[in-house]
Amino acid sequence: MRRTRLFLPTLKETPAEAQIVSHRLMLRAGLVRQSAAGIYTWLPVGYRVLRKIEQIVREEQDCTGAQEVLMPTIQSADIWQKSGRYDDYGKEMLRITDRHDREILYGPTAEEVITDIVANEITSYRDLPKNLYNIQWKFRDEVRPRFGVMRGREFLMKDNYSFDLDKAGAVHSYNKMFLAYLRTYSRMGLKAVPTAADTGPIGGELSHEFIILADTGESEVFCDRALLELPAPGPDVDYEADLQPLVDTWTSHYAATDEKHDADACPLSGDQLVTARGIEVGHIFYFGTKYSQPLGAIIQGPDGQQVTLEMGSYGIGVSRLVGAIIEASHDDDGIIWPESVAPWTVGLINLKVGDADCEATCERIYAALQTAGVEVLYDDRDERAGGKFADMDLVGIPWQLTVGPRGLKDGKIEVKRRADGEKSEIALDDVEAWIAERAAS
RNA sequence: CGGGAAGUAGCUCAGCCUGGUAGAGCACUACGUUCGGGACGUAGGGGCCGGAGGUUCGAAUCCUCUCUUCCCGACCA
Repeated sequence: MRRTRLFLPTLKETPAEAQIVSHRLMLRAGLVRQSAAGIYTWLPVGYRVLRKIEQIVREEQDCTGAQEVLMPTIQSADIWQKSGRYDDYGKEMLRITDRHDREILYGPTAEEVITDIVANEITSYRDLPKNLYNIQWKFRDEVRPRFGVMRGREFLMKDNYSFDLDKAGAVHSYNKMFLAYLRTYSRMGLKAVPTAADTGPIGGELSHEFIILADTGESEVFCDRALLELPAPGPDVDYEADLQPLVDTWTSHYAATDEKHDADACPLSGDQLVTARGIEVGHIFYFGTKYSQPLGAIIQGPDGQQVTLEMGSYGIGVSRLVGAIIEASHDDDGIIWPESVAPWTVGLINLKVGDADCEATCERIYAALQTAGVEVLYDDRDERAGGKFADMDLVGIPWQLTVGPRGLKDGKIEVKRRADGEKSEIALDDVEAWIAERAAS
């Protein structure tokens, strides 16, 4: 992408409404603009990042055998009346009336919708287990939206729902998600801590929150140092095998948020206990027949008996992750994207637009990057050097290639790694090799 | 939903107390000088001072109502 053609409105000053760092940077780096309280428009750069995060979530879901569906944003009140949540949910649910005066709502979650589908379509144990997921916009009419996209009213969420014949099957489904979540966050460069959680209004017996560590996080986490050193499961996880031992290696370590942490009961001491700030980016539940019962998700088992399905539901705040990753990864100059979610991998800076040598070199490198499949943002604007460097840092492109007359004189360009600011020079003859290295990683 | 604050140019803000008809910096346009980490000069463009009502000869400024946004708390992916 050429910068001269890109819609990327960056700001030198911080808009007054933004208080926390991710919100400020998302506005300054031109990722989003607020449309109303807690409601945002995603501009091209922000939307690229959002889709990359979404894609990682999708890939890791697919690996477990979960299948993607797309459920509606607008739901009928009927099914919520059946589950009993229409009255329970309160004012956070955005309720709407259509032209026929029928009650509808903008979905805050989708247990009712999916359970209704499954209740209608699955009638035999032979069709189980099933795990269906959905990446869709949700709406919760928060009293006080804040922290930009981290606590918006409209948010993009991956939610899925497992359906099993018995509790053992449901626990296996739960364990699959437990491990898939660890992989998902790890691929985004995040350290996620699974903590035993209250089940809240959704209800259930078994539940974990996934908290990523960021100094500016909203809640406090207490956990075993060993938990932070456990490596996330690799890509070779066999989701059909017995997952309990692997899950146990994680859940056997102490981890609690400030609400649940009890200093007296905590088994850890001294250096073993880590106290950190964190942001909740996922939540998984097992809740048995809470929805299958009232919505009639009942099938026939192998022995001919009627069985009420065992369910679990699993959420990841996809749009929240954009903010959360920035909270976890930034400096005074701007965002530092992990490569896996960066809007572009390489930023190419032409320091002297109009100079034949600089232009030809940039065009050559730009074309080579594209041919190699390395995503590149080419800053071809006729701006001062400082402004271009500052923008690249602000937007957080992982690698910056700087082409200027001073370097070209010696047949060199400069490479800067955003994460640590480390700069090095590479000879023009070695650029192709450097690109190949990026393409491979 | 309780408590607090703020709405003036695209952004950050001054002006309001003490009413007299709109300002600065950044951004934008043109020209010139500059040009390896957010330059400088000159000349420009841009505002129904959130909205409605009131007081007054006259309201960004005073009064009332309203809408919006932000912060603290309670609540939450």
